Amino acid sequence: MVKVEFYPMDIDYISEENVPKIRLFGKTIDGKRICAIDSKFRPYFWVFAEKNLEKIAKDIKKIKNKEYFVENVEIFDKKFLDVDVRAIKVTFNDPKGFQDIKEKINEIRDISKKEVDISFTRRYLIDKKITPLTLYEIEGELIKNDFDVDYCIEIDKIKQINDDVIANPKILSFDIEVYNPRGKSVKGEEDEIVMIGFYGSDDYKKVITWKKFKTNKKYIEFVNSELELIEKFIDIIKKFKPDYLVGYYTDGFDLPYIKQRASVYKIPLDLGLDNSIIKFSKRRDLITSKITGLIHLDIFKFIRHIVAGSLQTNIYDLNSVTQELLNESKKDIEINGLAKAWDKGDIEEFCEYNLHDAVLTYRLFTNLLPNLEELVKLIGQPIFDICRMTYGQLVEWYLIKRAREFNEITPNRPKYSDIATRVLRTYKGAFVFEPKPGLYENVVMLDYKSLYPSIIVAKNIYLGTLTDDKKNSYESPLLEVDGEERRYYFSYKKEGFIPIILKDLITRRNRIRELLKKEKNPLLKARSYALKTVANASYGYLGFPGARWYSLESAASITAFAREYIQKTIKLAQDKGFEVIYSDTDSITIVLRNKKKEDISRFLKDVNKELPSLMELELENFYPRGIFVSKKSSEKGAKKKYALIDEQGNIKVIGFEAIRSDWSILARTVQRKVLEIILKEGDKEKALKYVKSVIEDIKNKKIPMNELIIQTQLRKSIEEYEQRGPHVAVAEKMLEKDMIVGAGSTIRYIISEGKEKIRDRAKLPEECKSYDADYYVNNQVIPAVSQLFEVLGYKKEELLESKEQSKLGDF
DNA sequence: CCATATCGGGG
DNA sequence: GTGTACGATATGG
Repeated sequence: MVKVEFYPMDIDYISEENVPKIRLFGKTIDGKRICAIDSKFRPYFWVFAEKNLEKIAKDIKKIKNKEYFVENVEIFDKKFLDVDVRAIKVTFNDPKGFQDIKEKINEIRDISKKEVDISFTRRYLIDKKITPLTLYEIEGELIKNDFDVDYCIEIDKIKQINDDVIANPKILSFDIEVYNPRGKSVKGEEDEIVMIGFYGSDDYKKVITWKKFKTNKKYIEFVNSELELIEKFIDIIKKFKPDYLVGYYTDGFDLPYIKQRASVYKIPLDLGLDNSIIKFSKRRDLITSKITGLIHLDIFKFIRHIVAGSLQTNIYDLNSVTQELLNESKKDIEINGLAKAWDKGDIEEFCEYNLHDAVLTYRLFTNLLPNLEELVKLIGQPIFDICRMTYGQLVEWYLIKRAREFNEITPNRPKYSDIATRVLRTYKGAFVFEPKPGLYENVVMLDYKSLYPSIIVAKNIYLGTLTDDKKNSYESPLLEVDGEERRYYFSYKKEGFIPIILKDLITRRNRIRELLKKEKNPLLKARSYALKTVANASYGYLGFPGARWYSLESAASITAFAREYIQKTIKLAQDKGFEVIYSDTDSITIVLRNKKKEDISRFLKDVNKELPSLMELELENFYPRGIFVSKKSSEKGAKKKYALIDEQGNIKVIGFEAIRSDWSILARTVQRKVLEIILKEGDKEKALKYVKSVIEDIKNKKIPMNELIIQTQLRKSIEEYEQRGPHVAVAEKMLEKDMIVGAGSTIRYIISEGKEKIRDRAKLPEECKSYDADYYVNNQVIPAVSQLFEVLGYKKEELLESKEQSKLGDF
């Protein structure tokens, strides 16, 4: 019998002779790798029945199909959506046999199954109250194994010591570069991996490549072939023994690519600590790459799903994200030139680029790790999963974990058909006070702190508290569901499961925020972040058709209460003489005019006196200047669209949608420049002059061709296209010229002059001598800035007037 | 107007 | 994975 303290980091299970074995991979406090095996946990689910519970339990007990059988049945008093129920707990021998057990169970009539869609490993963590990454003590027997771990223990007892996470995890980030003669569309069947860069803890640096050249860079290491490169890749990871192997979009690109190239040489990517090969799972076109026991984290997923909401950028490539989060950029090098440089053997710069990407990824990861760790501790699922979850999944798994503490049975995931009907149901959303479009000075933004969650708590909103009893309940304002006016009632006799949980999240966060005011503690900051993330996503979750705890009634009531509160607040502000220019959901924007900042403080106090429970209105920020744009009324759910500059000169742009990569550089530059001129200098005329000068340049053909290139990717082979867009037409021309194009190729084109359809005027950049000035003015530049200028009081036509007509003089 | 196609991240 | 879940936007017809 041995005792070990360790941090469980990853979990999976295997079935050996129909006995499931949970495997916790982790690290001991003295840095040894360990695999702890628990063979005592069994899969189970719940069965509900209206009547004859005992009889049904007996029938279930007899179930056996192939080598799978029910081990035990037991009747428990449980709750389902806050209602007391009696339910049969059905325990069976092997999770692999679930389908076979289900087949037999389905023969019994008038029953329903619950918690059938909770994976075995996740259930283990929840039931055993095991929080990954925190310190546990296990007692058990050492067992023999051929795993890549220091020891393997069969668990007898396991208990938590504390909730500290592993102090200095070993991190290794990596990035590959691929031979790219056709640009972005690299083909795994033929295009070799030319280099792999690593950056890790203790300033570990390495770039491996198989083209030799003279260099004094010590981190560059040469091998003889791509085959050796891949072998070296495996070798480095095995020797480094990282706790976290991290990358940027490595789920979707690097690892699947390495796998494909490895299969050419028939090398197994046996990186798993149990010597298993890397596994890929695909959901639609979203890939996940998992290595048993070795935690691979694709930081892009976390950024795209969770961090994105708090970022200014709408583009989530490594460069944009590191610029915003780290204030650092990728190395400025034309990656399209890699193939040529490789052929010449002149690739040192690309090695630097490659390493730098790994460095950036490493830094991004270390920045975000505290947030990930706190989410793991809050939700209780492995960091591998947390890193890839969407908002909805974070909320859901937090609820599932808490449900067990409340003796609540978790509702089933909706079936596809349920989702389809839910999608059709509608309710009214947030109140939007359409901004009076314009450029304003001295703007103040106020907002309700966690408005929706605080309403859920204040009004006890939840599927389980929803009632017909109008007496002992909170009454929603008049609201509209499926086009029909009505009210909903939520009992206040007993606090509901979700309101309790949100109250807990909010009060915990408020306490932490108080502490943070006194002391800047990064750990507390991350904790506050985790609490906020889950709390703020809860309303959206209730209205999300795929949610287990979906409740349209709740979602509709929450927005109705919110509309009422915000409208009252606006009214009050106006009564006190403030000029409200804009309001959306939980915020109010005021122009100070002759009022002072102190008047705002007094107003906040007045409002907060009257608010129930945890609800609170607070100051968001002061802004010296701001521009507000209204979306066209035809667009549903008017969205935020404004830009502000704060007292420190930071520009905050909200809602100017992603200018996608299929826009020209020209359009992107013009929009950015115009916003800058307006906010920093407040000079409409100058902005107008700028755009006119650009339009003039376009008409005089002064714009360099590279700024006009539009890029679109071919998603399937050319023959498959029914609708021939401009890029398809260009691809056909490329084929005629024996150029290599196919699914995945990026087609670059410029729209040339002429009277034909746009697609017939799309030309290859190198063949295009003269571009269609009107197209670029009307389809690129004008759409990028027209709304901004409308706001400033100019019509689209005025942008198009020539300099002479508008008498603006020279620019 | 509806229907269909594409993008994202990666090189 | 005890499978079965993207969401927003542009172009063609």
